[in-house]
Amino acid sequence: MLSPGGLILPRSFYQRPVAEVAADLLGQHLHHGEVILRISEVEAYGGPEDSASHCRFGRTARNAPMWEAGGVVYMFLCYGVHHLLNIVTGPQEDASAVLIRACEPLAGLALIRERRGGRLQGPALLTGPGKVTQALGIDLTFNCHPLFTPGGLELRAGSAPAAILRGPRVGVPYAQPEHREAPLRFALADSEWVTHRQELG
DNA sequence: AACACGATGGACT
DNA sequence: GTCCATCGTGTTA
Repeated sequence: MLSPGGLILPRSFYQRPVAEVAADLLGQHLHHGEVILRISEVEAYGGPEDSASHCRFGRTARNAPMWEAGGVVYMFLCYGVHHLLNIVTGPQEDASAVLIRACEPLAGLALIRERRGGRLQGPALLTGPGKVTQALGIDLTFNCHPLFTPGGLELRAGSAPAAILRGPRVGVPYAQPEHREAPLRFALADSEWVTHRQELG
């Protein structure tokens, strides 16, 4: 099989407003080697006035990938410990990206468990942005990696979700109230593989 | 050169 | 619920 799973998503998929892409990322499949994950929870960041975004103080060396045209990866190291995966959206110069917060495992479960420490099972394996990148086996070296071309990390068409939940983003106490409370977190309504379920409506 | 600070996760009371 | 590991980055000097 030349293209296992769904078709690879074209670059145009990403060249839209970040909240729109975020919702449409739910149910799509991340492929890396033998591991395949179905995206179950995301958050939208960016736009000109988002005080929760890494780009709130303008362009820097770290956030440069967020200013690229949509379809590439923006990785960053959180707390010196966890690598977090973002998918850049919109046209070039539009600093926006979607944080991948949780996934469901579709393939490569044995490798995922091994990478996650060997003893865990169930949602504890993949409910959290740092857990997703550990399961995929990716780190800062994937910064700017294109998702719309075959090879390495890829995003492929999955199955459309039956229903979606929205709620405030997690872990952004430093943002202004209107940005803290904005319903920019999206999750599969029928999935157990979601963090902080109680905060979602 | 020095320093403060995280878009977290796991262990523990 | 609490505690805290750990390091790249941005800011300040």
